[in-house]
Amino acid sequence: METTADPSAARPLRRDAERNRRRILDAAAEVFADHGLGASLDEIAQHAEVGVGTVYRRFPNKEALIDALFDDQLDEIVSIAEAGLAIEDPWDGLEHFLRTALERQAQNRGLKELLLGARMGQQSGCAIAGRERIEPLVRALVERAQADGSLRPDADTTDMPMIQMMVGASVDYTREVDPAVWRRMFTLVIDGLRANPGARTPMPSAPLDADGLTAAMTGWRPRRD
Amino acid sequence: METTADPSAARPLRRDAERNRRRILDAAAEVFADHGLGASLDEIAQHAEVGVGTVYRRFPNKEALIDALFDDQLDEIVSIAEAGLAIEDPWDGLEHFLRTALERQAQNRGLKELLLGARMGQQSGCAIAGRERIEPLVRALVERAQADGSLRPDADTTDMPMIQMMVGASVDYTREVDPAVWRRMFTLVIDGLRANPGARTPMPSAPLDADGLTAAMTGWRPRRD
DNA sequence: CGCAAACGGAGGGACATCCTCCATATGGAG
DNA sequence: CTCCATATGGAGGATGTCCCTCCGTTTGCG
Repeated sequence: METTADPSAARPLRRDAERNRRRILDAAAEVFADHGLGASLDEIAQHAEVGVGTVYRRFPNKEALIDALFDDQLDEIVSIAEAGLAIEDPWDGLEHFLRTALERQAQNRGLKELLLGARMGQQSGCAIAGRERIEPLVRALVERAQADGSLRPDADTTDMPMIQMMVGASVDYTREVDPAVWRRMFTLVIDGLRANPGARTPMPSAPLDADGLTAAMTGWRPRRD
Repeated sequence: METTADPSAARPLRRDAERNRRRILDAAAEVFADHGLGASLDEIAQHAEVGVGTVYRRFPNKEALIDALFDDQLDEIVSIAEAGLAIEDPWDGLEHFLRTALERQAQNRGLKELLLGARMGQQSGCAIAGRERIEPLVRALVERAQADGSLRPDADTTDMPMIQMMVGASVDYTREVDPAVWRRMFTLVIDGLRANPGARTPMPSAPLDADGLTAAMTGWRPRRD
């Protein structure tokens, strides 16, 4: 046993192998973002212009690929919460978090599923850790905004993930038809969250027309449990 | 050809056959309500204590069973909208419709899926018809409440089904953990819908605790498309 | 009693998904 | 330039789900 045991520098990958590793990671990021964690590895391999076998040479299984991929994306959500706390006005901080996190989830279905609980058989370990880091930050955002009197006092920290999941559902419902209408739903929720609702937030996007609604409906599949 | 062509009285079913037909319909109603339209016919047959073959003798396929079952349930939603229009106060009428329809959908996953667009391969014909009957009623509810000044003027008829679908998602998210918390989300949305939000609706249900939230998350599966 | 009607449930057929296997191709050390 | 450890692709095995059919057996009822 002469080889160093350092796992991080076990041995440099052959050039083509390294190139393919990147392609796989890039493709996986894109496919998971577009189609959610349910996307098949065959789909990812195809998107990466690589055989499935190559994917499995590099990542022992689907979950390992997901973990490798989403570690930093979860960090990003943490940063959003921290940025919210850095905003002086407590209400603006909370709204910033909710809106920006939702924006991320609108762009990235995989992230949403990881964050809100989709478990790939087992929970992906990094998702649990991520949620544990986020929770206290959200609690702080909520308490601060309530102390300030801007957030209705009967709202609760646990309502925030539910809001994310709920508005997130409207994102998925309309993504193919009009990727912006979900902001209307978000506006309703935000305005419903204010303690002192002097101002209605103006609707940020045109409503769906009747055809658009029909299209959203026909493209929708409810979850199977 | 002596038999009458009247399809409704073609020939009385044998007693056992008639009994089983009812059992199937009852079982299907219950299973679809609990598990959504994705429930398998095997599951329904088992629930009805009947062989799958018996189900197929009575209904040519799954869609026929669904149509036979949900025709009147869609009527019920129409009635809810009509009842809303019968209420003097336009705002109360709209809120009545939204809340009561959601209540129905919380009790009946199958109904929700049919109403909001789950298509079984093809659209179930009766669902389309149902939606067409409901749409003008909802439009009337919305316009009336806007004319009255109680509903925010930038809300649109097409937002209403989206609200149904969105809050409906929170119903599904938490159904196993606490079948009442979705009302909190509904409260937020309703309050966000008011034009003149003098009063916040009090939260009608306790928030989820941390464990409950985790349970909701782990029990959740996002849709596969 | 006898037969048309009804029954049950195994299993065919169609998919979808994860992952393995191995014949072939290739980077790069010597 | 050679040679082989490393890497590759993608067919296909294993598993699982679900719709629906088929047919040997049972049963209501004239």
